Amino acid sequence: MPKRRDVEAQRDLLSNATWQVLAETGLPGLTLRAVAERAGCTTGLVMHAFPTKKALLLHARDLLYERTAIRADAAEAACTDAFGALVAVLGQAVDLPHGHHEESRVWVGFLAAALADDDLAERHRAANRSFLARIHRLVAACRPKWTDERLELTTKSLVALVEGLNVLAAADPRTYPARLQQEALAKALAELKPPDRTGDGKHSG
Amino acid sequence: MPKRRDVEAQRDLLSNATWQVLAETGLPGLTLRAVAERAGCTTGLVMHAFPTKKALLLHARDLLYERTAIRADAAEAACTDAFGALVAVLGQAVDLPHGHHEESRVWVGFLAAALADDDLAERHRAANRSFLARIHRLVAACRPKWTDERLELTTKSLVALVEGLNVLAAADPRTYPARLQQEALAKALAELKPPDRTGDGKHSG
DNA sequence: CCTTTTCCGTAACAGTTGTTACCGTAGCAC
DNA sequence: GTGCTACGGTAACAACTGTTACGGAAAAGG
Repeated sequence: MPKRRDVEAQRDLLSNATWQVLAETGLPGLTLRAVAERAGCTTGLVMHAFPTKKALLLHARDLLYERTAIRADAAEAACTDAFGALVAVLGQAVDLPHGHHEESRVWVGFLAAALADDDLAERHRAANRSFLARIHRLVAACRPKWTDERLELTTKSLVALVEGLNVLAAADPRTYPARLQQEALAKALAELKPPDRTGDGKHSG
Repeated sequence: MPKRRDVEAQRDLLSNATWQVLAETGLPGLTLRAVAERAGCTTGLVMHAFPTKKALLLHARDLLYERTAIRADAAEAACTDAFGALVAVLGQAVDLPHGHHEESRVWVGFLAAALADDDLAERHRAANRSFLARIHRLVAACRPKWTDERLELTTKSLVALVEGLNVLAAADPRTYPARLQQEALAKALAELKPPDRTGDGKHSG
């Protein structure tokens, strides 16, 4: 009889607004009123869609993780060999030339918030471990004979390099341009590159 | 005639209190009153030592940089060869087993604050470029014949790895323990390691 | 069209923020 | 000891925070 609403759509809208505010004005500027204004509504709707500000942050964090995972899935699915998938997934995590540079700023914002909030920290850890598991799987596919220790070290080194590049680029994009990030990634992946079997004769068997 | 005070000492005290608050309660908890309480005084003294909160943050940021530089100088001076200095400086920047793990949290806090404040961002960039210059110098001493491009790529990769390890360890210390960080660093430095001249015969000349 | 019921903007709330003005007081010169 | 003066604690300020309560409005059913 009365009005109907799509609560989930509202939450996604507000989470997106949260990202934008976080990317533009940083953590101190992340206000319910700022989010509401960015979403084109008032705090009334925000507080009806989420019980509290923390719930909004958690939802926005989860949404960030989900979208990142979907992008990684897509990048991985577009490749046939493990090494190519590794290049695609990590290359997509590193700053892309166009636009979503803001995502690093959002990531740093959530990280800083996580250092002050245990629940957010737990989401952060879960997301990072999920990413680690993905990279670990791909690295293991590239080097099936490596020991677990070596796999773990390589995986965590790669992820640390990627996140470090992102974090540093977020604060100083000119010193860490997209091209350099890709080159740094390529250099780190060199040890996993499959033996070059070019030349005319394909010894495929 | 009247009371005398050591303004510089007060500022250092307050900056230290700022670090502690930042490490414990994160950026949202970084309040003038919290800093004052941590320093054992009231906001009155804080506002007499600094004209504004931003000035306090800038001073605390600068102090962090200075102390980091001093530590790096000491680590570098304790070594004779360039590679050893590189290991010492980077190893000291990476999370040490005991205690000053908090420094990474402080660093992340300042970084997040820098994303919302241009002046803080400028300090951050200056500090990072100074660190980059130091590493660049040491890497160049290890590999004098490398091209500038290769030096730059290696330098920035190393710094990104170190900062990435720090950032990830700050939020998830169990996944990135000190030992793993050191191993990751050692692996990344392998390509710069001087040729092994051990064995009994020292072909020194 | 009218009723009804959910929705959501308005506005107030108490608490906290950075900042300011004020005045008691602690310490040095005499 | 006495007096002076810079120091810094107290308390107020306005602005802003997250959160709450309420009432008008809008849509679906009759």
